[in-house]
Amino acid sequence: MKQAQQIDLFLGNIADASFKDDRVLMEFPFFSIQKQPKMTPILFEDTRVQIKVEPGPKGIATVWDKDILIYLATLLNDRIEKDLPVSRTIQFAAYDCLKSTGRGTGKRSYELFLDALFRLRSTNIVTTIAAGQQRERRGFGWIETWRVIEKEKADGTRIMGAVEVTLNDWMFRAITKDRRVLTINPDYFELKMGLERRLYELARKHCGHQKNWSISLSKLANKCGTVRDLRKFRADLRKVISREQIPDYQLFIKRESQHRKSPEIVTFKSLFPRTKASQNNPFSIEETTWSQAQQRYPKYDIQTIQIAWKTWIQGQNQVIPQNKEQAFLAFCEKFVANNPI
DNA sequence: GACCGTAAGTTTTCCACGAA
DNA sequence: TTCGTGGAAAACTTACGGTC
Repeated sequence: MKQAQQIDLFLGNIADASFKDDRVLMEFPFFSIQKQPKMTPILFEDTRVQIKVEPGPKGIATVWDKDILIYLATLLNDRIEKDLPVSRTIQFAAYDCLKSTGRGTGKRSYELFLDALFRLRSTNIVTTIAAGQQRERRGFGWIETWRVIEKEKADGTRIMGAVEVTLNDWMFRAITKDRRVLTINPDYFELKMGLERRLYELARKHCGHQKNWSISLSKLANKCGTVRDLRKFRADLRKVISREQIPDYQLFIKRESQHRKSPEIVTFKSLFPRTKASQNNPFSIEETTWSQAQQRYPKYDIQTIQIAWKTWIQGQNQVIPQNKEQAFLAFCEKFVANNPI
């Protein structure tokens, strides 16, 4: 009980913070996109690194389980931006996590939340990195430990009071030291299909705010980590395209040439910053300004800087400058100087 | 590529209760 | 009164395999 009270003092919540995701987690198919437990390992290999994701007793952690990691990354990032101390061990209210990620708060939601923690802890990631003559192998789970503090109500029933999660060192460093985070659209949590979520991640990571990004259908299937054959994957993809649910991006499939057997290419078209929301947003900036900022500071996430700019203007109770495009670029310069990577 | 069926999982809805 | 949480049932969605 004493412990639960102590934890309450440190409970975090993300209030108005923008959601953050780890760039590397967005690039590779580390998470299962199916809702049924995935019990077969996921393998990724290139010339330098080999990654194997092995299932725990309840399968490989899913893209829905990943919402907890996004929530934690957002909590940490928010504290960093507010110059508050951060720790690998984070306490938060399950309720806030569920609400923030668009889940329900009924009994079933809490059960699923616990399952997600279990999968994040038990999914085993083994990496092999080759450097010269040496090869280094490391194994870890998405989270190192988790703990749930339950409170007992007067009628004897127990409710979930607080949750404590210790992130693995790799993720913690990625968020706090390497600042390897990207802002994601909150509408991401509305996406029902696993494939939609995966496609949004790829779009955000690879297309970003460029006008277009293209990839062959077979490579895309590989990057999505799908187990479906290419014919089925194509059908699923067409379904996603017709639903038009993916925030900030539009997808198209077409053949490379007129030839019937030429490779199929999937193109992601960025709608940013011209989405409905941004058109009504007084802080939105022109696409050309966005491109300029991206060219000048390729290592930075311009959306993060834009949010910092908005926060700064609002915090100073200032009005939006008349020449907001120039003002934004000037702010970018200061932001980069104050936040070196 | 379109369509269908099925099982399993998820969401929604409504209501209730205790604590603050 | 509001907030945070729990329970139950119905409705809905998804994954996946099969057929044409």
